[in-house]
Amino acid sequence: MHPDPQSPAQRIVADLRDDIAAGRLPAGAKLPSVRDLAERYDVSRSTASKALILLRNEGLVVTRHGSGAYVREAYPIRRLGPDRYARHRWEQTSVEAFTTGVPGSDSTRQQGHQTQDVSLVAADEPVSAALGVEVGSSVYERARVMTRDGIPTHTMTSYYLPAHVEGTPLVDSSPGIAGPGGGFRVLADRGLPPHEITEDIQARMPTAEEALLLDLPSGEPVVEVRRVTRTADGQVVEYACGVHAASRFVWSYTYAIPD
Amino acid sequence: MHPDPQSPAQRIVADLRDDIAAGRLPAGAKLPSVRDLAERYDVSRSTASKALILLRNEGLVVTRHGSGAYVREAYPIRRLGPDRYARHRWEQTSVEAFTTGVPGSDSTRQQGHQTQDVSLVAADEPVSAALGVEVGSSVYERARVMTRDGIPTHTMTSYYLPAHVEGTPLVDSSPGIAGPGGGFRVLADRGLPPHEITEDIQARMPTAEEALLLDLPSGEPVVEVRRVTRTADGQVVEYACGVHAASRFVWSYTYAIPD
DNA sequence: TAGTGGTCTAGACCACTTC
DNA sequence: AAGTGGTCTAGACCACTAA
Repeated sequence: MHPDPQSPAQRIVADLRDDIAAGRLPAGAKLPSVRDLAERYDVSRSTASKALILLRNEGLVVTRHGSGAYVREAYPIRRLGPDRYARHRWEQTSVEAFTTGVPGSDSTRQQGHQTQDVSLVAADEPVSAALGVEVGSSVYERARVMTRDGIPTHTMTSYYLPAHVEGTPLVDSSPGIAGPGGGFRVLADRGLPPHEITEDIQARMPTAEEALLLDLPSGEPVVEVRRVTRTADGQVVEYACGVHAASRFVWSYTYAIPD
Repeated sequence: MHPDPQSPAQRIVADLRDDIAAGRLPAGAKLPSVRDLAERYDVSRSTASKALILLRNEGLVVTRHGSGAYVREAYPIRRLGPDRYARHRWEQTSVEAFTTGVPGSDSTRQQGHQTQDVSLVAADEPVSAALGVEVGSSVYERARVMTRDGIPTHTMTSYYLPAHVEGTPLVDSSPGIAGPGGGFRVLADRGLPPHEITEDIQARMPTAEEALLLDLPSGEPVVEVRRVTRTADGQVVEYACGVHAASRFVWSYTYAIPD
């Protein structure tokens, strides 16, 4: 027979979960301290602490060392659809508008920010497969970390064939091209206008580096997006891979049912 | 000054992570036991155990109670694209082919299985918003749990307007309609052929019930897919919400860059 | 039966936050 | 200085697995 239907830690977790779900502990509210819980439930402090860790791993709670445990606030969620690549966002604008250090020209992007790091690297397997070159070939890598309200939200690393971007501001100038449309604009200028995109979407737990880089709360998954961009005649002009904090994004696609 | 750049548990985690990444511990390999680790690193058993829990939460390791800890095997990943809804998969077939208990008629679906549970429920907020009815209205709910090789992979719960499906085998017959195309076929038969789909994709940690239902290893995220299906004239004929074990799926979409 | 992971205790100490 | 979460210990006990 099962002697214990629920362990002490699980009882605490269940109770707090209910309190959160019922709104008795609204978003941002402070949870009882570890020492409080230990006394109330007559368990050791380790057990009470474990309960908080479990709630944290579920994404329901964030802990602030030295301060307390709090019901996690819901972030505003950004909806990502094909529109974010729309031609009008990059076609009619000057390349200079994409340059870092020229802020405010597009107020819709006001809160966004990004760092950038362009270098020539050897293509690994996924990159070479997407761009159609041999493993180890030299390709341009453009690594970015996107920030929103001072908090990193996702990374996006693009790869280009040197023949496509050599001599463009994308890889030559510093501080370089900023904004999501900058790369597309440069490709279009080189006679390689992007036409079609394939996006692969997959979720997983972050690596240790990603958790650090994106400042992820423990228990937050990431969504990896791999994007292949082609011209109208099917030529691949960009491969990009991004890692997104899962709680901040929804991807949305609308399409006709195929035959 | 920081006295400890790395805690004992983190040292163990880092070492094992390296062993896994380097292939010294290949997929399926058994890790050293908690007692082994405790002795080797001269730490308490609790600390060694914690290291395994951290690796499990990263999705790198699975533990089998009483047996040991093992490097997690990579599942075969299923690629989900618009093709899975293709017309030819449901239009030309007889409704009977979708009925549970008539296996093997479509060998490509041989390994798949599903349970089904149809009932009339009150629409909650997301359902009513999608179907365009008031909260609390009666709608048909068709809840399914999909299985692959005996292991549950995802749930899929569809909602229909009673006026659309009343009197059809979708809600009347038992065991009822099976297979992904069954619902579309029935709607088409009623003069409401599905034409367009909008899918919203979001990742998060599972709830306690989901982890149980889908038999998820600790640290496995889920992907929630919400689907709205419309006819050619824009009428919504189905709202569906699925929860998928993240490690078993990739979603793939190809589209032309919009203006 | 021997070995395994899982949970818990009681207490120590540390690092951080808040006042 | 007081209160907080985080980590660790040494040991106990339980539940499960495998031979």
